[in-house]
Amino acid sequence: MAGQSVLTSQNEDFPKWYQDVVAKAEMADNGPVRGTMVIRPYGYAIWERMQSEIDSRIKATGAQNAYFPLFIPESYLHREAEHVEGFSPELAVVTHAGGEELAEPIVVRPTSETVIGEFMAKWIQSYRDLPLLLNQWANVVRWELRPRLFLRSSEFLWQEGHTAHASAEDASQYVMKIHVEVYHDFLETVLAVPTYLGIKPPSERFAGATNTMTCEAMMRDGKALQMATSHELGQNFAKAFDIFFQNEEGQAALCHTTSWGASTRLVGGLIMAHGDDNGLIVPPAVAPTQVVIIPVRDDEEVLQACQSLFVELSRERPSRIVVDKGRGSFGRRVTDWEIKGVPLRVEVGPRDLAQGLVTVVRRDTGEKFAVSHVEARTLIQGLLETIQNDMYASATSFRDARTVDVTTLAEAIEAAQSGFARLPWDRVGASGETRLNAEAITVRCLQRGDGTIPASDLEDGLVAIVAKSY
RNA sequence: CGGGAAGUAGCGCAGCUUGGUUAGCGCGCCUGGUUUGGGACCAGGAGGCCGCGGGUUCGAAUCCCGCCUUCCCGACCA
Repeated sequence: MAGQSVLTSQNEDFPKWYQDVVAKAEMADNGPVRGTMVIRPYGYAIWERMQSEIDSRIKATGAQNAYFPLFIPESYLHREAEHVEGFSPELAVVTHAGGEELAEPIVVRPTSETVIGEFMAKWIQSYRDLPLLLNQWANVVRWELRPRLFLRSSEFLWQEGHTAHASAEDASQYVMKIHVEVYHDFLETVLAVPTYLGIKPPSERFAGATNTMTCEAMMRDGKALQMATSHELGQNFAKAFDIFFQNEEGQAALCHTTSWGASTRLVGGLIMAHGDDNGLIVPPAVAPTQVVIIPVRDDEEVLQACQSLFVELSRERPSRIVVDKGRGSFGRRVTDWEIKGVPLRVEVGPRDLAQGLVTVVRRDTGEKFAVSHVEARTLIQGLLETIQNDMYASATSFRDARTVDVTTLAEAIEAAQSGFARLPWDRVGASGETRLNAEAITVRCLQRGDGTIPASDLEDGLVAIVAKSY
């Protein structure tokens, strides 16, 4: 039976592989209404760990959590011209409630710039009230034509930050801080996913923004996925919602606002950035279960050894280690835990016990270690850190190997069949974008030559990273 | 909305062309037993408005008409 695969292989059919993993790892199910998603306990546990890591980083920048309503008056959306144009096609609108037709339709929030803008206007009086730094964890609804679990669902969970500042410089600096110290740091150190940071070309900008930044990751099929975005909104929303403040000279001035978000799409990104033909590979930092102890046989001596190992290991990482006493064959249980991507597996059987050993197996590399009961504890602690680092390193080398520098659109189109292409932005232009789009390729982001984030798409010498994307 | 495919048990499918007793198979599930070092096996069992509505017929999962839904491929999005 060895080697018989439970999942469709990535090479054979990547989208099918993704669907198989999501189902068999018990991550999520389709909801009854098209495009909706049921997040199952295992998937939600991973999301909760992501939330807590992102939330603490957001708070470290000074922002506070709040909550705004799900229902937004339709008229709010119309106040910012580009915003309404961008979102109209994907709005869910409530026209009836309480058994009657509503005088004004209510939209289910696709994002909260508008309501939050309304209240910022109310709360901000003076420059002393600035910056106003808000964040909310919420669900949002965007009616999708082609939904996929986690990646594109009609309802999804996210955090959306909204801030107001006295000056463009302050807004710009703050949003840059969020982008780098919250998103990029989280992606790198927690999800172990390397990303290209850059700004979106005007064509890909958020509806109503003056500048949009992105973190672009590469999936195992070479396609790009935007893992988080941060927007400078300039004074567009401040104008639309009258977000004024009185400056030190006593004059009325318009605020500069920002918004930034990361969603349950991150879970999809995690799956596709790290998974292999045997299933998920979850980085230790977000793994709900970091270590699973599997008794090879269902006999007293083995179970006792498992239990005592469990007690020892639990001192260091309570609740993130389990003993699988489940029924079924050894092989079956091993496979099930592999699909779920648990970073470390400890096998304990009569053969191990006879030699006073246990077998520790890494999920990411498959490497096995036979160590004594006592050594296991320190080995496991070290291995979890090693796995976290190795996963980042391996994702980085995968991405780098599939990112190529080119100089023509034709070469870029060729390269984007299997990965990312980098080419001078001035070789693309509006007509270039059209040509790329015809091949289902988009400009994912613009960077400076040294890989840093430009202040604007008008800078000289920018490099465009282009790819197919989700 | 344009192009393609499919609706039969929780999931995946066969049966339909050529209508005919009680609608099958694999996985999963339940009971009991033997097992367990990479998806174990045996025996027994539960589970179906055959997508919906109409029609043809002595008789429809099967033929005819209409409708609905889902999935895949193209234009938008975290």
